[in-house]
Amino acid sequence: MERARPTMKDVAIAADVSLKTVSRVVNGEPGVTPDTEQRVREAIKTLGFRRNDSARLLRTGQAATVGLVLEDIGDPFYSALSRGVEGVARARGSLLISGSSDADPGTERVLALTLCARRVDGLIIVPTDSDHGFLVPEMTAGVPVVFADRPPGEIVADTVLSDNSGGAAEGTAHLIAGGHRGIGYIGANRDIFTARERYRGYRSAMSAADLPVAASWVTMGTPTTASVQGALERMLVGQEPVTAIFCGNNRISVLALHVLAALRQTVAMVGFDDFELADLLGVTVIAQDTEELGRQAAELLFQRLGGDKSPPHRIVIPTRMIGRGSGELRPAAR
Amino acid sequence: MERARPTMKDVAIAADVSLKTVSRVVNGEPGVTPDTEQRVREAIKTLGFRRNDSARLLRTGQAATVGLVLEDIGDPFYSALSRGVEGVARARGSLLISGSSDADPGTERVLALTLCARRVDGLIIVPTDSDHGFLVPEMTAGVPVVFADRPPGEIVADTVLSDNSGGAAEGTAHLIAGGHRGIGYIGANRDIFTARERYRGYRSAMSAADLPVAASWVTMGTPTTASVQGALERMLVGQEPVTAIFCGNNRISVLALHVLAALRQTVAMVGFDDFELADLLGVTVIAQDTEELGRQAAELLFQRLGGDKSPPHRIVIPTRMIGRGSGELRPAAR
DNA sequence: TTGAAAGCGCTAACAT
DNA sequence: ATGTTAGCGCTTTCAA
Repeated sequence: MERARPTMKDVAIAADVSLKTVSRVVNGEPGVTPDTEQRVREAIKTLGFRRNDSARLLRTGQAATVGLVLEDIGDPFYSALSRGVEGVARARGSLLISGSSDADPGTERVLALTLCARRVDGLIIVPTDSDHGFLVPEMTAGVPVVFADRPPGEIVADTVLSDNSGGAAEGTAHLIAGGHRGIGYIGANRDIFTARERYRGYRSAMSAADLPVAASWVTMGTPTTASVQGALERMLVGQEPVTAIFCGNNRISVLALHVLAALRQTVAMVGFDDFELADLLGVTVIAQDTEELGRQAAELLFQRLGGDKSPPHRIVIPTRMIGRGSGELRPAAR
Repeated sequence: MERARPTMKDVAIAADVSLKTVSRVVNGEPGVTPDTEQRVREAIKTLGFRRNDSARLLRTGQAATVGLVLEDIGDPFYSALSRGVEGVARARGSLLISGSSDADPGTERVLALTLCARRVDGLIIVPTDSDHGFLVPEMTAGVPVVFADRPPGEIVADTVLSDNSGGAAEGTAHLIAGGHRGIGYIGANRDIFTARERYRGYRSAMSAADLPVAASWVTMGTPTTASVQGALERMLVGQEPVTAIFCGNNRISVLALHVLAALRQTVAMVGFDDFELADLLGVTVIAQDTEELGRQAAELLFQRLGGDKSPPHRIVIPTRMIGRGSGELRPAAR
């Protein structure tokens, strides 16, 4: 039967009071006789009234909603980040609207602007590598935007990052301390900020130890089984074979494990970003606290919503190395 | 400098036309001279106008938004489901608002009602084990609700499920076919629908093969390392030791792998639900298509939004066994 | 082709 | 303690 939803006006008529009195009861405002309140409550119950929050929010100008744009909600990394954001939002009484950009700048743009059109209170974005100038009008109009995991392109804005270069440097230095001199690096596409940063960390640790890096030791690009296999074969044979590898993200670590298993090869290894079962497999990793990344981004957003006008922040979340064996293998005697 | 956002009225004044003309231009409605349109577009650009969709949606009564309530967006299972829902919603031009219930019926209730108060067009819920009668008024008022992964309590409504019992039966039968006669079952809490169903599948496969099930072979409850370890010790020693185990979900499979590794034990094993690296670890699983679960739930929701008034559906998504070795181990000769 | 008026459901500001 | 009026920013209806 699907009657249209009753409004406060309907309730007011049923309870024979004014609309405003209904509003008072619904919102728990003072100044209503217990008797009238009773009548109103009954009318609410019999009609099945539920306040229309979107009308309320239009009037108050508050959406009580934050928007989140990320690459793919199906990816554990982003879902952990999302969880961090959600926890903070919930604590502040806000809902979360999220959308996946599929790493496409066009989709990201549409999504972000759609969320702004819905008048979310603020936006958290895991940006693609592209120009984010289209957000300037929104930001000027008072919509705070916080970038998470990667900085925005072309503009300066609040950003929360993991210590990508520091973590990669620590992992590489750990391998060096273990006696390795030839260390390969397999990373994601250079278009991606985190990939560049981690590579930078690797290079800095190598040069800090005065170790040269052969061209064949570095592979960066969208990781596939084939590319990782090719990279590993290049690194492990040839005239300057490596004795250890650093994997730039957990997808690469997993692929490398597969390939190494297929090749029946063992090599020292440290991976950036932890993953499930890495402990069981004995993989040493540089863990980043993804949920914390989301939490801090959300906290910063609410700080802005609270009126903080200070210059853009750049928060860096430390990483943590977890030794599990693969990073502690010594170079094989040759 | 945070000017308030300009409205259509502001644009109308700036372009020296009526508000309605602005609306026509913004919405691409016909009946505007190219010349006027030009003036309006300029005003829009200089003022930085963006239509307020929430006001628009209040007027049109359409939210172009679907709500999703699940247990924990940080869990890969739910994020895959979420991805399925999001894909369909996006294709239909809708946004997705989601919230995590943390498996708490109270939170679930608040979240679902909050989303309804926002007047989402429809709701997809991964329900906790509780009474969902509180949703009847909403459903009567015309908000379609689809339950995913588990059926609702106390009410009959559209539901999309995996074939839990069928999958568990298939996995168990596979072990039986491999020569096992003593097969243990470690499952989640009986409060959870999927846990009950999978256990039912296990039992039915055992009795179909005329195999008795010793009391010590079955453990059901919230899985922890300790509980899984206790369960395995009980099953593997004693007078009626098992030669194989069936794990009721992927969390349990992973815990079992850890415990077995610590005990230096090998035992045949099939797990319900696939997980990353299960291939590398050679774990045979009953895979469910979680993303498809979300997709189908969303498709059903949009079907209802399209006006379908047929009786509640119950869609069951088949599972698929993936043999990787652990389920193909033969019972050790004793 | 263009515009004025009414109203979506609610709250804010001001009466009474 | 209760009610009236205006209006959030937009669309709808109807008139010019």
